[in-house]
Formats: sequence, C-alpha cells, structure tokens
Amino acid sequence: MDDYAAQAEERLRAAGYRMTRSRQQVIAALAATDRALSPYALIEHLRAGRPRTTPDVVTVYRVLDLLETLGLAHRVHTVPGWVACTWPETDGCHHHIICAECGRIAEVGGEDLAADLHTAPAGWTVRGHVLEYSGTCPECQVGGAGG
Amino acid sequence: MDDYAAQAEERLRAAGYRMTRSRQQVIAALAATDRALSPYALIEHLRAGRPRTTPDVVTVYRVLDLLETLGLAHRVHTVPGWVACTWPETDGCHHHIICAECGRIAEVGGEDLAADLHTAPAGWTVRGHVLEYSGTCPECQVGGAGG
DNA sequence: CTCGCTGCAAAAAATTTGCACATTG
DNA sequence: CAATGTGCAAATTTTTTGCAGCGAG
Repeated sequence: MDDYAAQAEERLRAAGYRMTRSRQQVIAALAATDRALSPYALIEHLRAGRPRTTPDVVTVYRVLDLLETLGLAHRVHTVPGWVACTWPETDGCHHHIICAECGRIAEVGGEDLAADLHTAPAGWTVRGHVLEYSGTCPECQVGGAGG
Repeated sequence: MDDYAAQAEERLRAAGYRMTRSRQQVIAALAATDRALSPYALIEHLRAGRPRTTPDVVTVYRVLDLLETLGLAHRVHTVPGWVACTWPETDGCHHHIICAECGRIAEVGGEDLAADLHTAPAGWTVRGHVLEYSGTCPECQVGGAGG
C-alpha cells in the first residue's frame, strides 16, 4: 500500500496543501494497518517504528480531518476510529465491513452489497450492519429552514 | 407515540426491569422528538417540560444503554445521539435517514432501501449514506483468535 | 424488606481552541 | 520570505466508574 502514500501525497499537493512530516506519518500509519485507528492509537502505532519524533494528538486530529475532506480517509463508527480509503479515486459510495473479533476492516466498493445486505465479501461472514442515510426531509425540501 | 411508551414499559418489565421515573422520562423524551438526542440534550429537552426533577446524565446514559439492549432505541452516528426505535417488534434491520438541514430522523424498516441505496422514503432526498457491516473476517472464521 | 436503580463525586477519554514558533515551497 | 502547519497549554465535551442511599415491587 505504498501506492496509498503516493496517491495521498499527490491529492494533497493537488489541493494546494503541503506535504509535511506529520502528514506523511499519519498517512503511513493508515496505510500500514487494516484496523480503525484513533488519534492516540495512531500515535502509539507510529511510536512502534521508533521515529525521531511523533506528531501531537492535535495535529493528528487535524490531519485526519484533512484526509477525510480529501476523500483519503474514512471515519468509522462501529468501532471508533479512522481508516485509509482504499479507493480514493472513487467518488461514490464506500462501505466497510468490520470484524467483530479482531477489528480488521475491509472496504467494500461502490454498490456492492447494496442489493443484499447479507451478502459478504469472499471469506467474510456478515452478522449485522449500520446504515444511515443523510439527505433532506420533506419539510426542508421547500423553504430550507426546517424546524 | 404514546404507543412507544407503552411498548417500552412492557418490554422493560418483561425483561425483568423496573419502571422508574427516570426511565419513564427518558422514554418520554425519545418518544416526543424525531431528532437524535445526546444525554445532555435529552435532559435539556425534559427540563422544557418543567418536571419536578430531571435524571442525572449518568442515569440517562444507563437508561439509553438499557433501551438499546432491549431494542427500544438506536444510537445514530451521522449526527451523534440516540433515537427511539420505531419498530421495536422488528428484530431485523433498522435503517435511518437523517436530514442534513434540520436533523429530523426517520427510520426505514427492514430491507427497504437495501436494493437501491439511492431510493428515499416519500418526500425525502438522499444525498449520501454510511454503511458499516459487522461480521467475521476470514482469519477469525477458523481459529477465532484473530491477530 | 430487599435488591435494583439513582445521584453525586470524580476520573478518564475524546475533541476543540488559541497562540507563538517552526517549516514548507 | 510568506503563508501554512505544528506543538503546547488548556478548556470543553463525552463517557465511564464507585459507592452510599432511595425506592419499586
């Protein structure tokens, strides 16, 4: 997944952001795991590699925020944390399947699984899911106020 | 939605729990709104009714936890908070659609919407969604350890 | 009357904000 | 050099825990 780091850097620069040590580290950490990482967990993960320095939690929050905005990372809720986006180039839907045992996460692309919420990717077993739509309610369709 | 309160009480008792003032209040608050309520927001909501007393936040957390366990409430993530479960009797899937403008939430039952993630309930417009599956990964299928 | 439930105090965890200083391009 | 980005301090918010006393059944 060195691919990811390269693509992330490209996107970052394309959007006018600078490539800094902190950002590289966060990107590297996300690329190196298939579990959800909280900011603290991410730093812990980085420390294992004994780098000269590790970014501050605040910075990690800010970088994750940026990566999310750029479509390079997703926040997951079933298990709290962030994961690298496997298909940043895809603007469409990104679904995740999270192992209840070990926390491993796989990204399920596009409309896959949409047709049958109980069909899992090869090798996985689906037990349940969380599905939340965001949209506009009838009330807010018209005026826009919404009370 | 007095229906909800009645059903909630029944379920609570059936499961061997006591019906207390705090629980009644939390249930009433959930029944009275179609937005996600955080524990603090829920108490705020209750205060508007000028009751003699309002439950402590800790208690609200505990009650929400219990209601979730009993299938009487759902936690939502797109907007942080809890909502009453519209169909407690349904053991199956519960999906939510949340208005990005006003926060209004509607529950979408069963497998509805599953076939086409872009089809909305009457009057609603869908913009995006969060879909997370929980399950078991290939690694954890066998041994069960999962590393 | 008994055990479950609640409130209070307090700690722990998660997230946000402001500002002076360091760094990238 | 001029933004842009970072660290540090600190405040805020959210969630969890322990325990003594209250109240539902």
